[in-house]
Amino acid sequence: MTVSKTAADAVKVSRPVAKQDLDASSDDGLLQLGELSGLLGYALKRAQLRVFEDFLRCVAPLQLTPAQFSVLLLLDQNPGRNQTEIASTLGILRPNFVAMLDGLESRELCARMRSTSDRRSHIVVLTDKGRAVLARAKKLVANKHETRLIELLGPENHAALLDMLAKIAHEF
Amino acid sequence: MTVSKTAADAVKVSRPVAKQDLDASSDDGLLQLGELSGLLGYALKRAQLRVFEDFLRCVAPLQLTPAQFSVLLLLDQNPGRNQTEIASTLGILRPNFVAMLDGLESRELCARMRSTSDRRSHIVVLTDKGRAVLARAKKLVANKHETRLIELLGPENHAALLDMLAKIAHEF
DNA sequence: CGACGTTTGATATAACTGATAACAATTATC
DNA sequence: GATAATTGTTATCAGTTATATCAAACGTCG
Repeated sequence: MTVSKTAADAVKVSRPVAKQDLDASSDDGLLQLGELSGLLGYALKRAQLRVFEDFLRCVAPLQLTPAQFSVLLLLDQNPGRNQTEIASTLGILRPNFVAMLDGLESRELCARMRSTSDRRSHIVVLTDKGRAVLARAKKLVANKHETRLIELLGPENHAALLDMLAKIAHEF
Repeated sequence: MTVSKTAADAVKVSRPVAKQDLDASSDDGLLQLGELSGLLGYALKRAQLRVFEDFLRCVAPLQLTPAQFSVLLLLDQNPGRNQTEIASTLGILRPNFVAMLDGLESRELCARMRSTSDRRSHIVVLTDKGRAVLARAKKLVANKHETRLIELLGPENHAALLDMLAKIAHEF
Protein backbone atom coordinates (compact mmCIF):
# COMPACT_ATOMS: atom_id res chain seq x y z
CA MET A 1 0.00 0.00 0.00
CA THR A 2 2.99 2.27 -0.35
CA VAL A 3 2.46 5.00 -2.85
CA SER A 4 5.09 5.07 -5.50
CA LYS A 5 6.38 8.06 -7.45
CA THR A 6 4.70 11.48 -7.56
CA ALA A 7 6.36 12.38 -4.29
CA ALA A 8 8.95 14.54 -5.98
CA ASP A 9 6.84 17.20 -7.65
CA ALA A 10 4.76 17.78 -4.57
CA VAL A 11 6.73 20.91 -3.90
CA LYS A 12 6.48 23.59 -6.48
CA VAL A 13 7.67 26.85 -5.03
CA SER A 14 7.36 29.45 -7.72
CA ARG A 15 7.34 32.78 -5.99
CA PRO A 16 9.79 34.84 -8.02
CA VAL A 17 8.16 38.19 -7.55
CA ALA A 18 7.76 40.17 -4.35
CA LYS A 19 6.17 43.42 -5.27
CA GLN A 20 3.24 45.03 -3.59
CA ASP A 21 1.12 47.48 -5.44
CA LEU A 22 -1.91 47.84 -3.24
CA ASP A 23 -3.87 48.72 -6.33
CA ALA A 24 -3.98 49.02 -10.08
CA SER A 25 -4.81 45.48 -11.20
CA SER A 26 -1.67 44.11 -9.53
CA ASP A 27 -0.92 40.94 -11.43
CA ASP A 28 -3.86 40.04 -13.61
CA GLY A 29 -2.88 36.37 -13.59
CA LEU A 30 -4.29 33.52 -11.59
CA LEU A 31 -4.08 33.87 -7.86
CA GLN A 32 -1.41 32.00 -5.97
CA LEU A 33 -2.85 29.33 -3.73
CA GLY A 34 0.38 29.38 -1.76
CA GLU A 35 0.35 27.38 1.43
CA LEU A 36 -3.27 26.54 0.74
CA SER A 37 -2.17 23.84 -1.67
CA GLY A 38 -0.38 22.13 1.20
CA LEU A 39 -3.43 22.13 3.45
CA LEU A 40 -4.87 18.65 3.46
CA GLY A 41 -8.32 19.80 4.56
CA TYR A 42 -8.54 22.19 1.63
CA ALA A 43 -7.43 19.55 -0.86
CA LEU A 44 -9.86 17.05 0.66
CA LYS A 45 -12.82 19.34 0.37
CA ARG A 46 -12.07 20.34 -3.19
CA ALA A 47 -11.58 16.74 -4.29
CA GLN A 48 -14.70 15.60 -2.45
CA LEU A 49 -16.86 18.23 -4.13
CA ARG A 50 -15.53 17.24 -7.53
CA VAL A 51 -16.13 13.53 -6.91
CA PHE A 52 -19.66 14.07 -5.61
CA GLU A 53 -20.41 16.27 -8.59
CA ASP A 54 -19.33 13.53 -10.97
CA PHE A 55 -21.20 10.91 -8.96
CA LEU A 56 -24.41 12.89 -9.28
CA ARG A 57 -23.90 13.27 -13.01
CA CYS A 58 -23.20 9.58 -13.55
CA VAL A 59 -26.15 8.36 -11.54
CA ALA A 60 -28.50 11.15 -12.62
CA PRO A 61 -30.83 8.82 -14.60
CA LEU A 62 -31.65 7.08 -11.33
CA GLN A 63 -32.07 10.28 -9.33
CA LEU A 64 -29.90 9.12 -6.45
CA THR A 65 -27.70 11.28 -4.26
CA PRO A 66 -24.49 9.87 -2.78
CA ALA A 67 -26.19 9.69 0.61
CA GLN A 68 -29.20 7.83 -0.76
CA PHE A 69 -26.95 5.43 -2.63
CA SER A 70 -25.01 4.73 0.55
CA VAL A 71 -28.23 3.96 2.40
CA LEU A 72 -29.36 1.49 -0.25
CA LEU A 73 -25.95 -0.16 -0.25
CA LEU A 74 -25.97 -0.48 3.51
CA LEU A 75 -29.50 -1.89 3.55
CA ASP A 76 -28.53 -4.52 1.03
CA GLN A 77 -25.49 -5.53 2.99
CA ASN A 78 -27.20 -5.46 6.40
CA PRO A 79 -30.75 -6.79 6.36
CA GLY A 80 -32.82 -6.70 9.51
CA ARG A 81 -31.42 -3.47 10.95
CA ASN A 82 -33.42 -0.59 12.35
CA GLN A 83 -33.24 3.09 11.52
CA THR A 84 -30.89 4.02 14.33
CA GLU A 85 -28.34 1.43 13.32
CA ILE A 86 -28.37 2.36 9.64
CA ALA A 87 -28.26 6.08 10.32
CA SER A 88 -25.50 6.02 12.90
CA THR A 89 -23.31 3.80 10.73
CA LEU A 90 -23.47 6.44 8.02
CA GLY A 91 -22.94 9.30 10.44
CA ILE A 92 -26.48 10.55 9.91
CA LEU A 93 -28.35 11.82 12.95
CA ARG A 94 -31.56 9.96 13.67
CA PRO A 95 -33.85 12.98 13.29
CA ASN A 96 -32.40 13.77 9.90
CA PHE A 97 -32.68 10.18 8.77
CA VAL A 98 -36.46 10.24 9.06
CA ALA A 99 -37.05 12.57 6.12
CA MET A 100 -34.42 10.76 4.13
CA LEU A 101 -36.15 7.42 4.63
CA ASP A 102 -39.49 9.05 3.83
CA GLY A 103 -38.08 10.01 0.47
CA LEU A 104 -36.78 6.55 -0.31
CA GLU A 105 -39.94 4.90 0.94
CA SER A 106 -42.21 7.19 -1.08
CA ARG A 107 -40.33 5.98 -4.15
CA GLU A 108 -40.82 2.42 -2.93
CA LEU A 109 -37.11 1.74 -2.81
CA CYS A 110 -37.31 0.56 0.80
CA ALA A 111 -39.92 0.00 3.49
CA ARG A 112 -40.22 0.25 7.24
CA MET A 113 -41.48 -2.81 9.10
CA ARG A 114 -42.24 -2.90 12.78
CA SER A 115 -39.99 -5.29 14.56
CA THR A 116 -41.79 -8.10 16.36
CA SER A 117 -39.13 -8.32 19.03
CA ASP A 118 -39.05 -4.59 19.79
CA ARG A 119 -42.17 -2.72 18.80
CA ARG A 120 -40.40 0.62 19.08
CA SER A 121 -38.01 0.05 16.23
CA HIS A 122 -38.56 -0.01 12.49
CA ILE A 123 -36.60 -2.53 10.53
CA VAL A 124 -35.68 -1.09 7.17
CA VAL A 125 -35.80 -3.43 4.21
CA LEU A 126 -34.98 -3.01 0.55
CA THR A 127 -37.89 -3.61 -1.79
CA ASP A 128 -37.42 -5.49 -5.05
CA LYS A 129 -37.55 -2.15 -6.82
CA GLY A 130 -34.93 -0.89 -4.42
CA ARG A 131 -32.70 -3.83 -5.20
CA ALA A 132 -33.16 -3.26 -8.92
CA VAL A 133 -32.35 0.43 -8.68
CA LEU A 134 -29.35 -0.34 -6.52
CA ALA A 135 -28.07 -2.86 -9.06
CA ARG A 136 -28.38 -0.33 -11.88
CA ALA A 137 -26.77 2.36 -9.75
CA LYS A 138 -23.85 0.10 -8.90
CA LYS A 139 -23.19 -0.51 -12.58
CA LEU A 140 -23.35 3.20 -13.41
CA VAL A 141 -21.03 4.05 -10.54
CA ALA A 142 -18.58 1.31 -11.39
CA ASN A 143 -18.49 1.90 -15.14
CA LYS A 144 -18.88 5.64 -15.50
CA HIS A 145 -17.54 6.93 -12.22
CA GLU A 146 -14.98 4.79 -10.42
CA THR A 147 -13.43 3.57 -13.64
CA ARG A 148 -12.49 7.09 -14.62
CA LEU A 149 -11.02 7.73 -11.20
CA ILE A 150 -8.91 4.58 -11.30
CA GLU A 151 -7.83 5.48 -14.80
CA LEU A 152 -6.78 8.94 -13.64
CA LEU A 153 -4.82 7.80 -10.61
CA GLY A 154 -3.69 4.35 -11.55
CA PRO A 155 -5.08 1.27 -9.81
CA GLU A 156 -2.52 0.99 -7.01
CA ASN A 157 -2.57 4.71 -6.29
CA HIS A 158 -6.33 4.55 -6.16
CA ALA A 159 -6.13 1.73 -3.66
CA ALA A 160 -3.53 3.57 -1.62
CA LEU A 161 -5.74 6.63 -1.63
CA LEU A 162 -8.68 4.66 -0.25
CA ASP A 163 -6.39 3.21 2.39
CA MET A 164 -5.16 6.58 3.54
CA LEU A 165 -8.61 8.13 3.61
CA ALA A 166 -9.95 5.26 5.70
CA LYS A 167 -6.97 5.61 7.99
CA ILE A 168 -7.68 9.31 8.45
CA ALA A 169 -11.35 8.67 9.09
CA HIS A 170 -10.73 5.98 11.69
CA GLU A 171 -7.37 6.62 13.28
CA PHE A 172 -6.93 10.37 13.18
CA MET B 1 -48.84 5.03 8.40
CA THR B 2 -46.28 4.30 5.82
CA VAL B 3 -45.67 0.58 5.75
CA SER B 4 -49.03 -0.72 4.64
CA LYS B 5 -48.87 -1.83 1.05
CA THR B 6 -45.53 -3.12 -0.12
CA ALA B 7 -44.94 -5.73 2.51
CA ALA B 8 -45.05 -8.48 -0.07
CA ASP B 9 -42.32 -6.93 -2.15
CA ALA B 10 -40.10 -6.49 0.78
CA VAL B 11 -40.02 -10.06 1.96
CA LYS B 12 -38.60 -11.21 -1.35
CA VAL B 13 -35.11 -11.69 -0.10
CA SER B 14 -33.20 -13.84 -2.48
CA ARG B 15 -29.61 -13.44 -1.53
CA PRO B 16 -26.84 -15.92 -2.19
CA VAL B 17 -25.72 -15.15 1.32
CA ALA B 18 -26.72 -17.63 3.96
CA LYS B 19 -28.34 -16.16 7.03
CA GLN B 20 -31.37 -13.95 6.89
CA ASP B 21 -33.32 -13.22 9.99
CA LEU B 22 -35.63 -10.40 9.02
CA ASP B 23 -35.91 -9.63 12.69
CA ALA B 24 -34.68 -10.22 16.17
CA SER B 25 -31.51 -8.17 16.31
CA SER B 26 -29.93 -10.24 13.53
CA ASP B 27 -26.26 -9.92 14.24
CA ASP B 28 -25.76 -7.43 17.02
CA GLY B 29 -22.27 -6.63 15.77
CA LEU B 30 -21.08 -3.67 13.77
CA LEU B 31 -22.67 -3.17 10.41
CA GLN B 32 -20.80 -4.22 7.29
CA LEU B 33 -19.83 -1.26 5.18
CA GLY B 34 -19.41 -3.63 2.26
CA GLU B 35 -18.82 -1.96 -1.08
CA LEU B 36 -19.18 1.39 0.63
CA SER B 37 -15.58 1.14 1.80
CA GLY B 38 -14.48 1.01 -1.83
CA LEU B 39 -16.40 4.15 -2.77
CA LEU B 40 -13.94 6.99 -3.06
CA GLY B 41 -16.59 9.66 -2.55
CA TYR B 42 -17.66 8.11 0.74
CA ALA B 43 -14.08 7.79 1.98
CA LEU B 44 -13.36 11.35 0.89
CA LYS B 45 -16.30 12.80 2.75
CA ARG B 46 -15.62 10.88 5.93
CA ALA B 47 -11.95 11.87 5.92
CA GLN B 48 -12.77 15.48 5.14
CA LEU B 49 -15.21 15.74 8.03
CA ARG B 50 -12.63 14.33 10.39
CA VAL B 51 -9.89 16.65 9.21
CA PHE B 52 -12.12 19.72 9.45
CA GLU B 53 -13.21 18.68 12.91
CA ASP B 54 -9.60 18.47 14.03
CA PHE B 55 -8.75 21.73 12.30
CA LEU B 56 -11.52 23.50 14.19
CA ARG B 57 -10.31 22.04 17.46
CA CYS B 58 -6.68 22.99 16.87
CA VAL B 59 -7.43 26.54 15.84
CA ALA B 60 -10.29 27.03 18.32
CA PRO B 61 -8.42 29.63 20.43
CA LEU B 62 -8.40 31.91 17.39
CA GLN B 63 -12.03 31.25 16.44
CA LEU B 64 -11.29 30.58 12.80
CA THR B 65 -13.13 28.21 10.49
CA PRO B 66 -11.27 26.45 7.68
CA ALA B 67 -12.95 28.76 5.18
CA GLN B 68 -11.94 31.87 7.10
CA PHE B 69 -8.38 30.62 7.44
CA SER B 70 -8.21 29.99 3.71
CA VAL B 71 -9.36 33.54 3.03
CA LEU B 72 -6.68 35.02 5.29
CA LEU B 73 -4.03 32.84 3.68
CA LEU B 74 -5.11 33.88 0.22
CA LEU B 75 -5.19 37.56 1.14
CA ASP B 76 -1.68 37.33 2.50
CA GLN B 77 -0.41 35.63 -0.62
CA ASN B 78 -2.29 37.86 -3.06
CA PRO B 79 -2.41 41.50 -2.03
CA GLY B 80 -4.37 43.97 -4.12
CA ARG B 81 -7.15 41.63 -5.20
CA ASN B 82 -10.84 42.36 -5.09
CA GLN B 83 -13.66 40.35 -3.58
CA THR B 84 -14.63 38.55 -6.76
CA GLU B 85 -11.11 37.30 -7.36
CA ILE B 86 -10.63 36.04 -3.82
CA ALA B 87 -14.03 34.41 -3.64
CA SER B 88 -13.92 32.66 -7.00
CA THR B 89 -10.44 31.29 -6.33
CA LEU B 90 -11.82 29.60 -3.22
CA GLY B 91 -14.96 28.40 -4.95
CA ILE B 92 -17.10 30.77 -2.92
CA LEU B 93 -19.97 32.49 -4.69
CA ARG B 94 -19.81 36.26 -4.58
CA PRO B 95 -23.08 36.78 -2.75
CA ASN B 96 -22.00 34.38 -0.02
CA PHE B 97 -18.61 35.99 0.28
CA VAL B 98 -20.13 39.29 1.38
CA ALA B 99 -21.30 38.05 4.79
CA MET B 100 -18.08 36.16 5.22
CA LEU B 101 -16.01 39.28 4.66
CA ASP B 102 -18.33 41.23 6.94
CA GLY B 103 -17.45 38.81 9.70
CA LEU B 104 -13.72 39.08 9.16
CA GLU B 105 -13.91 42.83 8.78
CA SER B 106 -15.96 43.29 11.95
CA ARG B 107 -13.16 41.51 13.79
CA GLU B 108 -10.70 43.84 12.08
CA LEU B 109 -8.79 41.00 10.46
CA CYS B 110 -9.15 42.53 7.03
CA ALA B 111 -10.55 45.64 5.42
CA ARG B 112 -12.21 46.67 2.17
CA MET B 113 -10.66 49.55 0.27
CA ARG B 114 -12.18 51.14 -2.80
CA SER B 115 -9.91 50.71 -5.74
CA THR B 116 -8.75 53.96 -7.29
CA SER B 117 -8.56 52.41 -10.74
CA ASP B 118 -12.01 50.80 -10.63
CA ARG B 119 -14.40 52.37 -8.19
CA ARG B 120 -16.76 49.42 -8.36
CA SER B 121 -14.42 46.94 -6.80
CA HIS B 122 -13.26 46.56 -3.23
CA ILE B 123 -9.67 45.59 -2.72
CA VAL B 124 -9.39 43.36 0.31
CA VAL B 125 -6.36 43.85 2.52
CA LEU B 126 -5.13 42.11 5.62
CA THR B 127 -4.86 44.34 8.65
CA ASP B 128 -1.93 44.08 11.02
CA LYS B 129 -4.19 42.23 13.40
CA GLY B 130 -5.19 39.95 10.55
CA ARG B 131 -1.57 39.20 9.80
CA ALA B 132 -0.89 38.48 13.45
CA VAL B 133 -3.86 36.15 13.76
CA LEU B 134 -2.88 34.43 10.54
CA ALA B 135 0.65 33.89 11.81
CA ARG B 136 -0.62 32.36 15.04
CA ALA B 137 -3.12 30.23 13.12
CA LYS B 138 -0.44 28.96 10.79
CA LYS B 139 1.64 27.83 13.74
CA LEU B 140 -1.30 26.08 15.37
CA VAL B 141 -2.23 24.36 12.12
CA ALA B 142 1.33 23.31 11.39
CA ASN B 143 2.20 22.11 14.89
CA LYS B 144 -1.03 20.65 16.19
CA HIS B 145 -2.84 19.66 13.01
CA GLU B 146 -0.71 18.87 9.99
CA THR B 147 2.07 17.36 12.05
CA ARG B 148 -0.26 14.72 13.39
CA LEU B 149 -1.50 13.94 9.91
CA ILE B 150 2.01 13.57 8.53
CA GLU B 151 2.89 11.43 11.50
CA LEU B 152 -0.11 9.20 10.85
CA LEU B 153 0.49 8.74 7.14
CA GLY B 154 4.21 9.16 6.78
CA PRO B 155 5.72 12.18 5.03
CA GLU B 156 5.89 10.79 1.50
CA ASN B 157 2.43 9.26 1.70
CA HIS B 158 1.12 12.57 2.94
CA ALA B 159 2.71 14.29 -0.05
CA ALA B 160 1.36 11.68 -2.42
CA LEU B 161 -2.09 12.13 -0.91
CA LEU B 162 -1.98 15.88 -1.53
CA ASP B 163 -0.87 15.19 -5.08
CA MET B 164 -3.70 12.82 -5.80
CA LEU B 165 -6.33 15.08 -4.26
CA ALA B 166 -5.12 18.03 -6.31
CA LYS B 167 -5.15 15.84 -9.38
CA ILE B 168 -8.75 14.82 -8.71
CA ALA B 169 -9.78 18.41 -8.10
CA HIS B 170 -8.19 19.72 -11.28
CA GLU B 171 -8.09 16.90 -13.80
CA PHE B 172 -11.10 14.77 -13.03
C1' DC C 1 -20.88 62.19 -26.36
C1' DG C 2 -24.49 58.61 -25.25
C1' DA C 3 -26.98 54.20 -25.51
C1' DC C 4 -26.12 49.54 -24.46
C1' DG C 5 -24.23 45.67 -22.26
C1' DT C 6 -21.11 44.03 -18.51
C1' DT C 7 -18.97 43.81 -14.09
C1' DT C 8 -18.80 44.58 -9.00
C1' DG C 9 -20.55 44.46 -4.54
C1' DA C 10 -24.70 43.82 -2.24
C1' DT C 11 -29.48 42.18 -0.76
C1' DA C 12 -33.01 38.96 -0.48
C1' DT C 13 -34.41 34.49 -0.74
C1' DA C 14 -34.73 29.59 -1.27
C1' DA C 15 -32.96 24.79 -0.78
C1' DC C 16 -30.37 21.72 1.66
C1' DT C 17 -27.54 19.99 5.43
C1' DG C 18 -26.51 19.41 10.47
C1' DA C 19 -27.57 19.79 15.12
C1' DT C 20 -30.51 20.06 19.48
C1' DA C 21 -34.64 19.70 22.33
C1' DA C 22 -38.68 17.51 23.29
C1' DC C 23 -42.45 13.98 23.04
C1' DA C 24 -45.21 9.48 22.86
C1' DA C 25 -44.68 4.76 22.75
C1' DT C 26 -42.15 1.04 24.20
C1' DT C 27 -38.61 -1.48 26.58
C1' DA C 28 -35.11 -2.21 30.30
C1' DT C 29 -33.70 -1.89 35.10
C1' DC C 30 -34.06 -2.01 39.83
C1' DG D 1 -44.37 -1.31 39.72
C1' DA D 2 -41.79 3.04 39.60
C1' DT D 3 -38.07 4.92 37.12
C1' DA D 4 -34.80 5.34 33.55
C1' DA D 5 -33.45 4.51 28.79
C1' DT D 6 -34.39 3.82 23.80
C1' DT D 7 -36.87 4.41 19.25
C1' DG D 8 -38.96 7.01 15.85
C1' DT D 9 -40.66 11.41 15.20
C1' DT D 10 -41.58 16.51 15.10
C1' DA D 11 -40.15 21.07 15.43
C1' DT D 12 -36.68 24.20 15.17
C1' DC D 13 -32.32 26.50 14.37
C1' DA D 14 -27.80 27.53 12.61
C1' DG D 15 -24.93 27.08 8.63
C1' DT D 16 -23.94 26.43 3.80
C1' DT D 17 -24.93 26.86 -1.07
C1' DA D 18 -27.51 28.58 -4.96
C1' DT D 19 -30.24 31.97 -7.86
C1' DA D 20 -32.33 36.32 -9.09
C1' DT D 21 -32.06 41.06 -8.82
C1' DC D 22 -30.31 45.80 -8.01
C1' DA D 23 -27.55 50.22 -8.19
C1' DA D 24 -23.23 51.96 -9.18
C1' DA D 25 -19.46 51.99 -12.12
C1' DC D 26 -17.04 50.58 -16.19
C1' DG D 27 -16.26 49.34 -21.36
C1' DT D 28 -17.57 49.46 -25.99
C1' DC D 29 -19.01 51.22 -30.12
C1' DG D 30 -21.96 53.85 -33.00
